[in-house]
Amino acid sequence: MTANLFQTLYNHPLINSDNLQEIISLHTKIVLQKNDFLLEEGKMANAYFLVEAGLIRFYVNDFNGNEITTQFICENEIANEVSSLFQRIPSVQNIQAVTDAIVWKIDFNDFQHLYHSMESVREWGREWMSAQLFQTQQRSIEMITQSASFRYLHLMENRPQIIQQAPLKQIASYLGIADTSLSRIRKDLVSS
Amino acid sequence: MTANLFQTLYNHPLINSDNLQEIISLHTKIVLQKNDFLLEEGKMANAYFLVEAGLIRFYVNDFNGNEITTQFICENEIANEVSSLFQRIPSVQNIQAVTDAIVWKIDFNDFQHLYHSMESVREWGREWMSAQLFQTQQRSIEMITQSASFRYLHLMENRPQIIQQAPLKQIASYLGIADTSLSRIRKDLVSS
DNA sequence: AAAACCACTTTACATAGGTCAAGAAATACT
DNA sequence: AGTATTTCTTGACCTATGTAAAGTGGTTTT
Repeated sequence: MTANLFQTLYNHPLINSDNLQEIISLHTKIVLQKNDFLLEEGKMANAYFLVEAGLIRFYVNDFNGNEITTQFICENEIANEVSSLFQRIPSVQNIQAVTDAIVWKIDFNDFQHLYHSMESVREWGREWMSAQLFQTQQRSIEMITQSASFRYLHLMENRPQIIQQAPLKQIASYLGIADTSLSRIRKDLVSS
Repeated sequence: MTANLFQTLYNHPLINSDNLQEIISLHTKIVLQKNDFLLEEGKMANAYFLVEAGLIRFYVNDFNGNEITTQFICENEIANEVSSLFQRIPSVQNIQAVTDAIVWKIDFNDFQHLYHSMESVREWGREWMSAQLFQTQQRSIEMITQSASFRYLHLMENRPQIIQQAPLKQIASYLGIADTSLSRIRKDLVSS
């Protein structure tokens, strides 16, 4: 249930239960329907979101007008368009609900207060961003060194929620391949 | 010259000249020879580095034992293995001088002091990390949507220092292609 | 229940880029 | 200077993945 969401996501040695209560009190619940937007490109992010239920994605439009899904945010993860939120500039990304979803929002100003008043939140925040950067880099490396089918299998093992809930087209662009190729990969997996 | 390096890299509306002096005082100069390491995989990062002169690269070893250059750090940029430094865990990346170089180092503990005592440094640091994340994501998108030769030309326009100073093999792995392919791309560019 | 639409699959064909192996050119080593 | 080593180029061939277009099945709209 919900308390567990906060405990999981704000888990850090320096964050004690008083800290946590104060943090939690600044979040508000949002219920989303499939395809609802949390952020649209061109607008500045003014909050980030903890995902309690459902699946969220980030995507950009490339020059050809194709949507490229750049991130999936599963349950018990954080949806934060860091670049727009912390540099105070318009976002190039869209954040959209892939399924019906429940998220908890915290506004920039409220987070700003926590960040500058609580050492524990600063440490937590910096670690979270470091981990994001690490993951993004690992994904790049995987794109360079591994085949599309390996990447698909890897995603299937590590983040099955995505495979189950996202449409093929979104998964394909996330893996960096054409949707027809992903369809082929799936067929080959069945027959082997 | 050197003062300019700090002004450029610690440029932020909240950082005033007193702040800057304090920041600068915690850096020490390091002279590197080609191929010297600033960080080796398996070890924990304990500092980050401002690059005054020369070219630095980050690389990882993939499963086949191939080196993959994941980042180039040019003059007036910062070399920081964020994930290891801020999560206090061993690095999977190596940081190495591609050419002879001059860098300025700041130790984790000293930065930690600045970060928790000066709001301006916190804001600066968070923005710098946001920008890093943005760049990393943009590079991923480029890898998916653009051809190898486009990526090469793009690098040539935006970061010519890399093309001039790094060996072909490192550039190729950074672009996500085989070195023979990059050689071919170069040939085709000459003849067109 | 038609019609329209959407998500996915399948086939045929095209091509960017990979692999391997052989040379050439440059650099470093003794 | 001469040898060894690394770096880069080139050619022949191969394969993973892209593109385009048609087909299938399911879902929504009217």
